[in-house]
Amino acid sequence: MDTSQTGPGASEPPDVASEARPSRRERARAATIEEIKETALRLMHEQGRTDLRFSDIAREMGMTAPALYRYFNDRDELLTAMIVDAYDDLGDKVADAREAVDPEDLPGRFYAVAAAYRAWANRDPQRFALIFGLPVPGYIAPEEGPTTEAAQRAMMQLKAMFLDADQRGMLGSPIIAQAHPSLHKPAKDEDEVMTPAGAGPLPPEFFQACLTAWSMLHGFVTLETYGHFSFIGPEGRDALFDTVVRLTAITSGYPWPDS
Amino acid sequence: MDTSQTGPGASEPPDVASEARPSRRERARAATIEEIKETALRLMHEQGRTDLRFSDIAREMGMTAPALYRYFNDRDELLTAMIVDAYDDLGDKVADAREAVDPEDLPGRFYAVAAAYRAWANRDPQRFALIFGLPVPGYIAPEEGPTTEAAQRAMMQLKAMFLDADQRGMLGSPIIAQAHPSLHKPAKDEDEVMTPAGAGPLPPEFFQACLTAWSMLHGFVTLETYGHFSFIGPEGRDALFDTVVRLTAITSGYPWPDS
DNA sequence: GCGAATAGTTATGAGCCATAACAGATGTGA
DNA sequence: TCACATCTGTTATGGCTCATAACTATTCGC
Repeated sequence: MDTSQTGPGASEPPDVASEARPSRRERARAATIEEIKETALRLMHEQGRTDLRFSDIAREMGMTAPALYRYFNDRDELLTAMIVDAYDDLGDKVADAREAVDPEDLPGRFYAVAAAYRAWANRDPQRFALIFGLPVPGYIAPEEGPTTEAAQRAMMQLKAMFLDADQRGMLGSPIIAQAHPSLHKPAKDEDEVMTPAGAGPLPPEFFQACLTAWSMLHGFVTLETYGHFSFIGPEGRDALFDTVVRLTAITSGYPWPDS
Repeated sequence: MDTSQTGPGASEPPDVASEARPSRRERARAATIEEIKETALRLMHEQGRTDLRFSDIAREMGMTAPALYRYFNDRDELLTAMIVDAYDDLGDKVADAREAVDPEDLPGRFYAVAAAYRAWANRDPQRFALIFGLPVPGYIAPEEGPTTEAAQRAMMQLKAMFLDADQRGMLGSPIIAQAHPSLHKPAKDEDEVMTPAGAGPLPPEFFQACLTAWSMLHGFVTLETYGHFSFIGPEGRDALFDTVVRLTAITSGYPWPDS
């Protein structure tokens, strides 16, 4: 095969915004790539499974399967693209939810973020599995590749909220205030990715609190999404979620109204 | 096909221990089933993936693929068996860890249980994914089938620990003491499954605390197992785990030494 | 308009699930 | 003891998927 084809998801050369106009063909190509991913996502939802059949996607698009190889070198490449999209979408939805709440209302923002995380998972269990499960059994995530970066971008949302509260001087004291030395500086590279520009560093005990908060929230959401809480019914789950969010905020030193 | 064959995993008639001697052939059959499952598990580990190829398993056993259909009607049935085994193994390992610690040392037991849960997941990420992920994309768990029961059996371990502490009058007050009505009685059927014989019911606020505890612990373990904490390094993860366990106990009202 | 790159097609091969048809081994009853 | 039924394995086959090859039509840039 002609492996020198225009790299599928590989994007254009890194010169940021030089090639001003994306040429008619390039736009068509981008549109097709988009359509492929949308079709794949729709099929995931309809079939309730995270594996993809090129033949299904192609048929749905009125094409034949081999044509898809013009856009993605193999199934893993399509999957990687969908994982990156999923991370981005999760990050966007969470950010939207946060910004929809009055910036002064810190508890409101905290709850909104948690609820958005949960809602995203419930609405889109397949995509959630894609990100946070062993997505497709045989799929091997490219080490240090695009999925890792995407993950960190998405998770920055949570850290940002703690940073914001810290800058406002609204952070109390987390229940566990000591933090292990290795959490004192969250590695150089990652820090650049995870810290929004212009913000000072997050004190280590809050970085730790941020990670435990993520654990709590994620634990509930995962268990719920995969049906392990089905035995307590919908209202029970809603109530449990509220409890988890409250508990998360309180234990982290994040501002929360007395009750 | 002759669907009336001796049900593969379907086990013998329900009369408990009547057919005293499992006839030579039945023993051979059981041994083969066991070998199949062991081989499948080994391949999962070696290949790092949760999908199984009958051809691989058979080749590994010096057989041909169609022979496996004498023991499992299809791949899903083998998967279901492996999921049930995984739950049982997880439950066993957690129970062993708990009972290895002095019954008076409640914090020690709590930590041991959490550590066993974590260690099991780290040692066996594929099996963990089998249980707590969307295991194999196309796999559909039999509604209300053996996997559900197995899950509840395994999770009973956690509840049992709270019950024990309660009976010793060692439970403090969880940080969130109110529990939603729907958590007041955890459904009739499930309660029978989840409550060890001879124990009184667990007060609702502790049932709730038990669920949040599970969420916290599970959240950390899931994120760690799937590599989402790789950026903080091994010591960081160990430290974070200790923090999570402490936090879990403290917030649940479970006895924990001051520090 | 012409040549080159692009986007599609059909044809093909290898691998896997699953079933069918058949054959050897094994245990059972007259 | 021997014939029969059952169980356990085999080879043969069909249908489906991923992936590549070889070929064709379209479209873009000059």
